[in-house]
Amino acid sequence: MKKRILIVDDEPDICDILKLNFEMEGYVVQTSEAPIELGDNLPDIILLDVMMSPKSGFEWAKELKASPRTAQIPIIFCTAKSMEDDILQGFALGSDDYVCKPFRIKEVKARVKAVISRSEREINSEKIIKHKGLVLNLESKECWVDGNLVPFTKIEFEMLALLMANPGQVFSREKILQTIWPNYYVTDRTVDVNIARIRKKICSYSECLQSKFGYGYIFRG
Amino acid sequence: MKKRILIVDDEPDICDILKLNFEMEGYVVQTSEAPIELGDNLPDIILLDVMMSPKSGFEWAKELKASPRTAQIPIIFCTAKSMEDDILQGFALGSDDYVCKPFRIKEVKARVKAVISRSEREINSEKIIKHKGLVLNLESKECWVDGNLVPFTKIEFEMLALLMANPGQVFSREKILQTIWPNYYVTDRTVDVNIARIRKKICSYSECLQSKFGYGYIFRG
DNA sequence: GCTGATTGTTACAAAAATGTAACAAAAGAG
DNA sequence: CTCTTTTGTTACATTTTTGTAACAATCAGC
Repeated sequence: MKKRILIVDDEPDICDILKLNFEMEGYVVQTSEAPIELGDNLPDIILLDVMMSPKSGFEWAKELKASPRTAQIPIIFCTAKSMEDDILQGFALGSDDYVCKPFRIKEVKARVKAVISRSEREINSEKIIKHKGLVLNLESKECWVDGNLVPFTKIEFEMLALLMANPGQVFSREKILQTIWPNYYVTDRTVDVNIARIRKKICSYSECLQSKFGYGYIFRG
Repeated sequence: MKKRILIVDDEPDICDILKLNFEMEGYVVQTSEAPIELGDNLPDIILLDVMMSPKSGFEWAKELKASPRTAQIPIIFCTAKSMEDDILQGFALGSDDYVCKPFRIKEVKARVKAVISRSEREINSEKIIKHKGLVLNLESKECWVDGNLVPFTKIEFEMLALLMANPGQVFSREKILQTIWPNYYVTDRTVDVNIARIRKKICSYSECLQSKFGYGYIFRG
């Protein structure tokens, strides 16, 4: 399967060179000269220039990491040699990496390849969320309750996945709204209704889906 | 069938730890502190330390790849973080992989498992995708349904092949579009229509080609 | 207990996704 | 070129999902 790479750099020349090179390697490449809104089809990796105005690459990266929807997208930062320390200190570099400008194309390619394959392994081993007999398969978008396949709608599935992926953490309605409905606005009561719908479907596990009075909802494993 | 794994590392402690772990996973484990002559009973996979004297892991791997008898044995290299680039640039990493020291046992296990299943699949699926009486021959681009050759058009064939190659995984329309029509744009309703055309042709297997409301399509084996 | 805020439930209308037929455009074969 | 096949698009009926209002139940603090 072709990998999607998003290249963000305010110098069009650099975008073009990288685009050319990665297309030759079989990637689907999207370039942009500034941070953009990510659509439904998220890239597999982002190659991000740090020095940009008005919004620095760092700031945008922080935003991406803040949203569960985009948090897992690996980012490779492009930075001047003099900024190297900042990167190393400022970022955990969890699934991320960086290259210093001016970079060798070969190095960039190698790092992209390495980061993608690394994150792929991590994703593969996390394609299933499970608590006792309650199993979510994120690939097939199916939910099994004690061995029975239970039909879930999209919204229901995404909400349960969000909560189960972070057990023991309270999610405010607002947080849930922003994650599941990133684009348009819906009432926060909508969350309640969908929680109720999920509870009905997960039967005995409905006790795990608790409301925290005044705070929001939480999945207790 | 138990898988045979050969672990080569000049540190006996590491050998022992890995041996213990993989035996618990049900592997037949052989360890060695240096490259050895492979007997009649070839391992299914080799876990190979790169930094060894007198013969580096790389050199030995090259020898193995040079002999038809051992060429197809997948190898996972263990290397220091600083050597990562060398691996990526020097090796195609075709069916191979690598881990950086110090490694997490969990990661090593996952990679071994992934590499083995990958190589297994490559051997098994000689360009044929098959589910019961539904057989796609990727070389001749022919589709057989319960023994009958059914004429498929190009688009239909590619779409079915994509879905059948990844059974149990949901593909969004967008994903399908980008795979089948990587260059120019077509409506996502086009996907629906072609799915319908495929369903008609695969008769009883049409139930396997399911739509996931809000997500896309999935082939259920 | 009482009170106001929060949460649960239900019903229903609105919106969105999907399947299908019909047609138009494009590509190939002869 | 003409005929045929393939492919994309549109339109519309059908199905499924989803948001919201209204009301009931519950909770926290007094």
